[in-house]
Amino acid sequence: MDRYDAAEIEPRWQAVWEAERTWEVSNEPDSRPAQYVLEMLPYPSGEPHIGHLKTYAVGDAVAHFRRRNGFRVLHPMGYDAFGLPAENHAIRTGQHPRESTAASIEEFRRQFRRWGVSIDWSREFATHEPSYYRWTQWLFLRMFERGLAYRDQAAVNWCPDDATVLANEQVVDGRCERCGAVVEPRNLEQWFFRITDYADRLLEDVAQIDWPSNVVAMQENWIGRSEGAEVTFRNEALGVDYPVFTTRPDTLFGATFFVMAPEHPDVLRLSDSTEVAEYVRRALTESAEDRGAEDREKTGVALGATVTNPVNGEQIPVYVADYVLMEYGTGAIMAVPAHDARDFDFAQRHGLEVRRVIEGGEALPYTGDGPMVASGRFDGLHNREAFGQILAWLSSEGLGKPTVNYRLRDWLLSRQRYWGCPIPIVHCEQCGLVAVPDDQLPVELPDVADYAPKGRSPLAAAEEWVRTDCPQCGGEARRETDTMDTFVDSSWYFLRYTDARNDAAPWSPEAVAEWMPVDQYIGGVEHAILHLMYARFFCKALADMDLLGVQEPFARLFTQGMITRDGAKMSKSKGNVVSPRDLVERYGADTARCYILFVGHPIDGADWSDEGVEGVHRFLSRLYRATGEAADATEASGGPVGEPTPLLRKAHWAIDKVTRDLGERFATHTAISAVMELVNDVYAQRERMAASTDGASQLRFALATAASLIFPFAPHLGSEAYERLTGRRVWEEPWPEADPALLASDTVQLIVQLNGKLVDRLEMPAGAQEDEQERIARSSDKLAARLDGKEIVTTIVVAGKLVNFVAR
RNA sequence: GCCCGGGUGCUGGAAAGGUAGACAGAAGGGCCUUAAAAGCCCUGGCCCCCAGGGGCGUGUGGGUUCGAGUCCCACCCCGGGCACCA
Repeated sequence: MDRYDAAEIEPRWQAVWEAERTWEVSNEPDSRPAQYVLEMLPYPSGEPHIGHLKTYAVGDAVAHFRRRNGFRVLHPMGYDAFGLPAENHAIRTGQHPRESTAASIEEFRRQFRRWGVSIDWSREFATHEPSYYRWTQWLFLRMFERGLAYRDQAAVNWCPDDATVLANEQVVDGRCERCGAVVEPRNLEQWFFRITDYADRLLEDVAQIDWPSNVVAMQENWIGRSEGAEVTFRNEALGVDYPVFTTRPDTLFGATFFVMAPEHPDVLRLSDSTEVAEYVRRALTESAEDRGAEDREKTGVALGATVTNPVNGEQIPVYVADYVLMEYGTGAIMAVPAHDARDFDFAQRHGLEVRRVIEGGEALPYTGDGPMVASGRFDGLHNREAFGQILAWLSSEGLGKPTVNYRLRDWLLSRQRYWGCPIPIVHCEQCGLVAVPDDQLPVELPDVADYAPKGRSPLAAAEEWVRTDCPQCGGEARRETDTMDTFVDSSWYFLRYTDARNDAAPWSPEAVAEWMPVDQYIGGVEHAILHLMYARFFCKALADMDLLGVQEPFARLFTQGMITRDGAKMSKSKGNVVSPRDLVERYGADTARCYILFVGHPIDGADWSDEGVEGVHRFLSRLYRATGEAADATEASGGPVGEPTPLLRKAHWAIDKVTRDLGERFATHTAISAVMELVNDVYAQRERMAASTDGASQLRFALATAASLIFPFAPHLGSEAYERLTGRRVWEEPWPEADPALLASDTVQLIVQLNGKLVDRLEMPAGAQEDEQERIARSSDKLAARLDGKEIVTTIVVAGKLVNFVAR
């Protein structure tokens, strides 16, 4: 008997798919509805790790399942090729990032093929290819024309190690997301995308998409919309109005002081004391991490100035303190120590008045609701009511208005690095910022000798490249030397797949209309904010420009949990990256894929261990061997014949189970378990089944069904086994349908409970009437023994399932 | 602190409010074999036991219900996200 030899089977089927271009789809509509199944594109660095295997194993199962359910499935692949690791590698070794990236891409491509993933390779591209980034630049220019890409002086997050600016989203705990260095504040001219214009739409449109609630919650938190009021406090000495944002206008009567951020431009106007100047200087040089430290004391200095509280005309003192942030609201706050914990701490420390204006709670600060006190004519009102009334009154007096504030900041996209997409802008003395004309794109990335970061882009050293003519006036001009954040590249790649070889446009309207939106997007939960928010923003902006017909890129999202190693996220710097290569070499791609889908629901994270992989391999071997036996023993024939046996019923049960688990909830682990059960039953019954013609036909059917059902997870073995049993190609077969008649059996188990506890299991005819069911349950010997003279007072009958006797 | 998840055998995990522990792993036993590997079969939550069964069991404490791993309240612990956001 032949052994299951994945190393022989797998390349054979891969060769078939490659030669026949089995997974390629055309953009021409046919009778099958279009479906777009997409996994997040990989960042090619080194070789794929176990997390990649998980992503593409899940995605491939979904793609296969939908194909066999009658859809024409677009399932492409590409590479997110620009980025820091390749550049840092270049700094260390001198190897051009293009070369190391090409080597990584080659390795990724090789392994993806080795895994047998069903990719339409005709649409493959990498984002660092000029034929791709030409269109990234083209899209940037459309943003620029609309004022959605702009340049501004801003306090930015500076990573001293990478010598580049980071987006807010790339700062984690005050440190650089990539290298871990403490981020410093710096004031610089940078490029931004105006994503804040889309804050409300990004928030509202989550209603249109089917995404996991935790990802939606994360995006909502990140956008951080809060409704409140802008209220004006006036400094009489300078005659200047200072608006503040507050979510609690109802506490205005309790405002006993006023605080400005150290960065506020008017701090030094309001005070010329050296103490203030010193405080501001120190605050501005401190790192974001130090300033944001959790248990930091509330420091600050009085400016010696006052502002007028608009609700009661009181003069309240003005302070500068670093607990107020310039980036949020107006950079100044009204402080209500009785009803805000931070203001309370500050007041305690600086001996300031704490005035309660809302009743409730025992101790101050009190942040709950209650009736108003010490608030003039609003006394006695509930604070929620007072909220609106105070606001209305302020509005009528011109002292305030309702406002909405967001935590979301504009997307800072410029990087002072080499290995990225050049920003297609020219700086001209005469004309200012000038767009490179579309017909001169791409602005190609020049070769440079030195990639090392020096606080300005390495591109600045390419003097030949930098010096150019102004496209507008023809005079001397210089190219923009910053490159784009790689998240720009990945914010539209899913559109390019629809029309990857188009060299006249980033895509044709027809191609995008045919495939978009992505029906099922799959990727790691670690991209819940950054990539997913940026891609949504891009789609909305492009839709506003009539370049795209959809508002949302990803109709349905599945986020898989991260695979950790020893409890920590895998990373090269930690040296705990697990490569799937050994696993695949030792057991084959089918085993590796099934194993990673079997250890738990893919939505959950898991700590890596390959204990148990033997069990999955054993299961596939058993399927293979039983298939060999059955195929050798009988000729391929039609379907199963004769009276249905339990094995035939089990096959239909498995069809139903796998279809629901995979189709409804991506429960690959229980789906694979169901096929294991079917194969176990085959082993338990195969000798008896093989003895009769009818039995043999049903045995063969059960095995062909197992092969068919395992195909989305183990495509090579599924194809091999199915062909041996039926002579046909499993991927050309429709997904099997469970026969409802065979899902039900003649008798079903009846559970007998006494006071909710199991006492007996009996057989009863399927479809028994409730009174018959109760009669059968009452006949239980075990029930009689346990009843022991007690009287049955109530009987609960759950049709077709159980009877519970309540006795006392 | 706030917002999401989650706590089930030795382990990964399974259970539309209705049989807790499917399917695997590790373990133990048996068959086959000169032997080993592979394969096949059996046992497998804890305690008691005349092996038929009895008692207890899903982080803790309460509650709803004929019936709770599942729903509600409070608490403890673990993971993720956000955080002087006014």
